[in-house]
Amino acid sequence: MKISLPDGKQLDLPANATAKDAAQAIGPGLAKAAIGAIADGDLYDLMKPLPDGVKLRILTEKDPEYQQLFRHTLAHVMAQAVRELYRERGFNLESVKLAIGPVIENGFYYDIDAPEPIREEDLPVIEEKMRKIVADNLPLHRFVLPRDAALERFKGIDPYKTELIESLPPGEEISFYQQGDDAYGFTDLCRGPHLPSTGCIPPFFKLTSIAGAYWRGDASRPMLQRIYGIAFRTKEELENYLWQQEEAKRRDHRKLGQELDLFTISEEVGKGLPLWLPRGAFIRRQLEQYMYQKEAGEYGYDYVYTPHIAAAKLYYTSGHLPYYAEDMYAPIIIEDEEYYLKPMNCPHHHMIYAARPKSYRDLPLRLAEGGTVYRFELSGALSGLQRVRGITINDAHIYCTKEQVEAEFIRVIQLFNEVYADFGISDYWFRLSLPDFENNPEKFGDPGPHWDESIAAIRGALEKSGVKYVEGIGEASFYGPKLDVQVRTIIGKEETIATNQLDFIVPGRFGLEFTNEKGEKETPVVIHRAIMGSFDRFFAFYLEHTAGDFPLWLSPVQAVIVPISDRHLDYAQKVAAEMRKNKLRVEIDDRPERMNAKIRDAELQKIPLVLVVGDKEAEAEAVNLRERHVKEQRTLPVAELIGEMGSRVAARK
RNA sequence: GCCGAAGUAGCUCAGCGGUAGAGCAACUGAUUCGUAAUCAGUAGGUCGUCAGUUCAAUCCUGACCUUCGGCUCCA
Repeated sequence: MKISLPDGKQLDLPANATAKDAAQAIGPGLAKAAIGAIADGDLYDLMKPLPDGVKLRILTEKDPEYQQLFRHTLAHVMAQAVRELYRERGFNLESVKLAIGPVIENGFYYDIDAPEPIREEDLPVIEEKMRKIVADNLPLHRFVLPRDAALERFKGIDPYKTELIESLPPGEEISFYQQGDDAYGFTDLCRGPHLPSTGCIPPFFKLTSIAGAYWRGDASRPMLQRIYGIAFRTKEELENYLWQQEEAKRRDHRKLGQELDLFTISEEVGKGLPLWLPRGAFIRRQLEQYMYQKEAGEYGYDYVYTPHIAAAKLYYTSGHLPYYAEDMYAPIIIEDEEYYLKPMNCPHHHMIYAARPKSYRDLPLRLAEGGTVYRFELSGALSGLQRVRGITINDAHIYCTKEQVEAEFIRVIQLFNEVYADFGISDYWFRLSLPDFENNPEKFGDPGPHWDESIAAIRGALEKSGVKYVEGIGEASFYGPKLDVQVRTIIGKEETIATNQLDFIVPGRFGLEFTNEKGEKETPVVIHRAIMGSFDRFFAFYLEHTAGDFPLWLSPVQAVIVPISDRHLDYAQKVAAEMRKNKLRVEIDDRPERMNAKIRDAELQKIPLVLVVGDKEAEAEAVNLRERHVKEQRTLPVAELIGEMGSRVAARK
């Protein structure tokens, strides 16, 4: 068989040659350094036979693909270590059943069904054994078995592997990887690829946690124990990852919410139902007012109010009942009638649309509301303000004609761009979610012209706006395509921050219509859109984004005045009064504390500006300004300070 | 919901089969100070809830509640 190399040279090798053979043919130095290969774009290990005629590139530890290989092999090393642990405890090897052990973003995991639970304390022991296996440099071998022989191997021993083999398409090669021997080693059903030997694994790995995970992610199937590990090529990468974890903890919105008195969650009130403390509420109100001014002021939205509950009938019309019932709070019975806490604002808004006859001249009609909705989130999924059971959505529904969809999406995208720029969010992109007619026909119905037209309109809007976007199959809603907004958080995680949808089905269910130019009745389409998503989640994201260092225009307390001694209190009052007259939010720290203590507390509270006033300042009608994150202090007249703060607030900085 | 871990003062945490401790915060008093913690004192807890074991439970056992991590990134 022939193999071509990156430099154009051809190798002539015997049939079923592996990348190892190819490396050896090139030279002994490369053969020694080789850890894998790329064959026609696919990652291969050194053990798997190459197809004839491929383009081959040999990989060494310098190539980025190395990471994927050692993470995968580490999962096997961990499985071996776990088995050995249980063997030492008197269990036989078969009693430790293995499910899957894939490579993940920063490492790997393995799902394990052990005869007795793996405990947190076991992790260092397992890790120790893993390091020994790595040090013992066990070579890996690959072999294939026919399907019945493979099944025979696991029959009555490991139901997970059996199921995996059964779900493989017929004709697919069933491969195994073995490291070491039967006495000290491990064999696993695995499609590979792997390193040639456990000794090639860099020592920068760590088992991080243990958690439950359903077999195949299905809550009706057995719960397995999942051990997570991280693994990196270099010490620096490992340390960087650990630092990121620390940073994530430091920025955790729940911790900051506690430290900065922003919100609290009370058992008495109920889980997933946060209380906004005055400072947090202040910022939220700023967010709401900011959006109100943008939407009602510049973007032609009409704000409405709707109640928090509605009769069951409304949700039968919308289709939430029975399809969405699982995500809704149980009904409230009043005078023998069922009422539901609203899970979404759209049905109420549809009723507002329907309340008066509409003409094409009324369209597009943009109904907006900071609408509070209640959703029955799984108790285990609740988390601070990120996932709660009562949220207030920065919601709006745009009723328009099909022809107006593209233009309206362009306006929505423009609004996103403006708002996110004002909040200093730059790393975000759009994700257009399309239907998956093949795999989920019940959900999406038939691929009719509705779908094509609406997808084309959104795509057109994205293209014309020139924004970054990706497309994904299957995440669309049953009533139309979805446009999510994805952000990269400060620690590099991707998150969905807002969701927009096009809806060409539900308006019809509500009998919504308008009279067109010809005097005929037509059904509008609806764009569901939420720029900030929910204020709750946006606030949580923004809190972590800024680490609680809010810009001046959002800070509940913009400045704290620190009088050096009590005799400066009068002057402090005067400065404060002057600032308040100019709509600045200022407090005086008049505790009988030393100046240093007051400055420290203001720093810990992340107050943007500290104004120190003493004899010199009182004399000069000035303040000494200590700005957060600025090393140098400066003294400036009060009038100048007020001017400077005013322009910063106006510029939203 | 399910698996695992945790729950001790407002916060962060120590402790332990013989009915609780620190630091910070709070309060009182003294100190009036020039850029990240002045000193002293006072008060504060059914040790998440409810049962059980025990002469005795915050500690051991069980149930429940709440919080935290995780629940396909598919051999």
